Amino acid sequence: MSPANPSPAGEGAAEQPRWLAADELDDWAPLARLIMRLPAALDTQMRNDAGISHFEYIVLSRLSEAPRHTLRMSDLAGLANGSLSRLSHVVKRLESSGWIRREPCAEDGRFTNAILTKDGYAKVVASAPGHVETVRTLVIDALTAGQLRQLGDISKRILLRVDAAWPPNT
Amino acid sequence: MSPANPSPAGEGAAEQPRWLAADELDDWAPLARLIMRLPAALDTQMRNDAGISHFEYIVLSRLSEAPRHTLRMSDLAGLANGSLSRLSHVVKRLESSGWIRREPCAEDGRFTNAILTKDGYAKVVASAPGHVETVRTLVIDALTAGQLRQLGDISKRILLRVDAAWPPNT
DNA sequence: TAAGATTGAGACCTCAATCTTG
DNA sequence: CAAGATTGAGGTCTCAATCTTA
Repeated sequence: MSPANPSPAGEGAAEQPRWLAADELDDWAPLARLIMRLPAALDTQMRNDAGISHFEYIVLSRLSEAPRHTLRMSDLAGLANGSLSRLSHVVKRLESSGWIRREPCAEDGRFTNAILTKDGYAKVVASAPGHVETVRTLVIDALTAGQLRQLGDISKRILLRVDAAWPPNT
Repeated sequence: MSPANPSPAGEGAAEQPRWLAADELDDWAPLARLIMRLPAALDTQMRNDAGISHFEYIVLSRLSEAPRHTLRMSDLAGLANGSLSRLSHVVKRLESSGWIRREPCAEDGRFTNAILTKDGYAKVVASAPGHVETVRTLVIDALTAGQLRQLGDISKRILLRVDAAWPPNT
């Protein structure tokens, strides 16, 4: 639906050169809608139930999985799928909430380490169940095991193209 | 990867109750990344090549497909997968660019019709090829015909759940 | 100088409150 | 009053410029 044919004259018929074949459009349109609606759904759930954005949750979550609950800002940005600038703004907020602290890397002062605090860890533990439940309800339980596997493979294929066209962290 | 297990003690091993099974996580993680990266890619392409946001393009595009190039604001919001408030802000900008005009519905003054102008139509026609090319490169050409079909089905299944949990336009 | 990181300005979106029409 | 639509405030993100360390 996204790249459908504009109708220049009076009515909605397709008099223009087709940009996507009708069947391609039928498959692309649901994905186009999904990538708008699913992020909004995850964000709404997290804001309503935990008072933080989905991205903030991801940042805390990545740190909670890391050795010593510590990651360099640039590595964290990559793991959280965000720009370094975006991460910097977000970490500033999370630091003022007492969930993260920052300190320069001891060996090389150019790096900044983000470190999850005790309170930050507690926040992840408290927020995770709601997030997991949402992912289960909206995605995992909506699909057969085979579809879920397919979806993983398909997503990876698309990501290869996306990362090639717009390399992350630039 | 999103809902992985936090590591409370020193290191990264999984001593916690699992929130998603490892194989579920392997399939969810690429999708989690995709829904963050693909919208950003589409937006970047449109901003760089056409000077408008992806959402603005979608709004113009939906109007270009509509009979008489006209849609009620609330209908347009649904077709563009955005809230009415978001649409209202965006249409104000597009109106000041001369690509859309608004007028109250003649039969029922409660409705507002958004109407694509001649310049707006030209803008869609000029912007569409770059968008379609991007969708082709990143998604369609990255997949087999079967995968594309699968992806459409899978997306629809997830959308049913998303729409049930957070109905659009509220 | 280059890489990592931060900052401020501007643009944009969300939410809640408000206005309007029937 | 209810539904459609708009508005302003506040928070967040992007982009480009800047700062810092090696």
